[in-house]
This record gives sequence, C-alpha cells and structure tokens, in this order.
Amino acid sequence: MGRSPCCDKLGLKKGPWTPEEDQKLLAYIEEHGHGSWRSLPEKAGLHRCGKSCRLRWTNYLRPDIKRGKFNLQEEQTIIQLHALLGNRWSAIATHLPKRTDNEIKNYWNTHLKKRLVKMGIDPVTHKPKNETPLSSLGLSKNAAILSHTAQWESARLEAEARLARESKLLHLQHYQTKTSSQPHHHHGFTHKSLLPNWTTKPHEDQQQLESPTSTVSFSEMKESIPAKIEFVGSSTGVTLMKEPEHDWINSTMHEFETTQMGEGIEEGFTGLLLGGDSIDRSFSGDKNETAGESSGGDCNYYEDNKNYLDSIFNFVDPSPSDSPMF
DNA sequence: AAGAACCACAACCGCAGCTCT
DNA sequence: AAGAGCTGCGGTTGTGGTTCT
Repeated sequence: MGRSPCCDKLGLKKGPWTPEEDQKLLAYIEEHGHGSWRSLPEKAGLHRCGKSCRLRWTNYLRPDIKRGKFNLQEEQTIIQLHALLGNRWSAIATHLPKRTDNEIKNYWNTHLKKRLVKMGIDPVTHKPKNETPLSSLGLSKNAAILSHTAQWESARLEAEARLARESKLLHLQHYQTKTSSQPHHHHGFTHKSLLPNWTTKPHEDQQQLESPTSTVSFSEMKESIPAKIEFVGSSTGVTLMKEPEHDWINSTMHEFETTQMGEGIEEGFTGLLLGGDSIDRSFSGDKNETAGESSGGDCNYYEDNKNYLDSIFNFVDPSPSDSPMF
C-alpha cells in the first residue's frame, strides 16, 4: 500500500488558505478540472501539496456545498444515522445533501455530542449511561435489536456505495462518450460550468459527477437509482443488467424513508433533542435548575431518554415483521 | 481594558483501500 | 502476485473569534 509522501518536503505551504490561493485553485479547476491532485498544485501555481488542495476544494470551495447552520431536519438525520453507523461520516454525509463529511463531523463534535452528553446519553452507543432504570422498561432488548439492525444497515450501505460507484462509472463513460470530441476532458470531478448540456435529469447527473460523496437524500435516492439506470441505458445504448440488489435497495429506502418521515420522529426525537430550552433545563445543571426540581428532573430524564431511544428504534425498526431481516 | 478561557471550524496527519502496472 | 501511486476517510490539531473574569 503506497503512502502519500509528506508535504513537508520542498517547503510547501501549510495552514489557512488565502483568498489568492482560493482564487487560483478555483480558476484552475474551472478551467481544467482537478485531474490528478498530485500534479495540480504545480500546474495551478500553488505552493501546496495536492492533498491540501483536494481538501480545500472538497470541504470549502466546491460550488455545490451548502454552508451555514444545520437545520432541524439535518440535525435529526445526523443523530439518527450516527446511532446506526457510528463515526462513518462519509456514509452519513451521503444522506445530507450538500454537506461535507468534515462539516458533519465538526458539527457532531462541537454541538450534537455535547447535547447527548447533557442528556445523559452516551454519544458513542446512544444508550443512557445508566442503563438500570431503562432496562426495566425492556429497552435492553431493543438495544440488541438496534445493534443487529446497525450491522444490517452497514451491509446495506456498502451495497449502496457499490451501486453508486457503478452508477458513477457509467455516467463517466457516458460523459466521455459525449465529450470525446470536445477539448475539455476532465478526470473525476467536473465543474458545473463545464458540464455538457444534459438532456435528461441534468441535476441528478451533475451531482453524481461532482460529488466525491453522493448528495442525494433518502427520497431522492429512492427515486433516482432506477431513473439513472434507465437514463444511462437509453441514451448510450449500454445494456444494463438490472440486479436484484437494486430492487432491494429501493424497497429498503422506502422502508427507511417511511420510517424517518413517519410518526414519532418529529414530535418525539426532534422535540426531545432539538427542542432546546426544555431539554437543556431538564438535563444540564444549568442556571435554571434548583434543588427542588431535581426529583422531577429525574422523572423527565428517564421519560425523555425512553422517547429518545424509542425514536431511534422507530427509525430503524418500525415493524420487524416487514423487515427482510426479521 | 486586558488577559484567560472557551468555542467553532478549517486544515493537517496518517492509515487503509483501490487502481494500475 | 506484488508493489507503487493516489485518493478517501476519520481522528486530531491549530487558529481565529468570542465570551468571561
């Protein structure tokens, strides 16, 4: 396994990027595509290593990045997916349109993790730190189901990633075919302004080509997987075998989607985690807390923890009998 | 007003895995 | 099959801004 040489050699610059550097990188990629990251800095006139350029581009300069505060839906999705997937930020980012894994990771570490800790929930396992009272509620069984489901979901995501790669490859082939007579031929990422004029579903295709990680949401993904396959097949003449996996993913996504959008999440999970004030008062030792409130606080504590876990279980395991696994 | 402490986020580092030869 | 080159990923650190004392 080759390892990237360290950027320390040749006195390459490190640290924060200047607007001039950003401009150079942006201009170069708009003109030529990024091509090989390793050779890009020299060609672009930057005294940076390729890795640094790639990071700057994918986490900051890329035009399809949404910046700014995470909304409630996004926070909810992150917490739910983290309960399922753990610190697999790229996988989580797959389900958050226009957010980078780095941004999600930072947001988790600085905001969401602390919020869970305040609630007395282990941010790693998403279980209450003191299991005893909840075990009596029969939640340990659910925790086992959650763990089981997480393994299943992990396998599903791998299949999904494989499918995405295949789809991406097919699109790339399609793009190469379409642009073989054109001067601009990009390796990997292609900037919006340089994209060919797609005649079918341009938005989705751009996303496929542009993002190192998919940026489709649950509902988009559910709809777009078969649509893309049809598109590639019909427009290029490529015959694509329809794998059983596609149907499986499709049905799984439907299950996932209906669960996520279903009852309980918005009021329970979101209300609990994202409601803000009431939660902070209940769980933290913040200013408003008084000695007299502590017993009532405990009561809310367990009640809310139960809601929290229920919401995750509902998310991953709404009706075990319907699941292909159970 | 000034220094300390804290916070948020950009950027770096090193490893793992994939592709190509 | 094996090694080199490259990219992606996740953990960690550094830096600049804000709040507190």
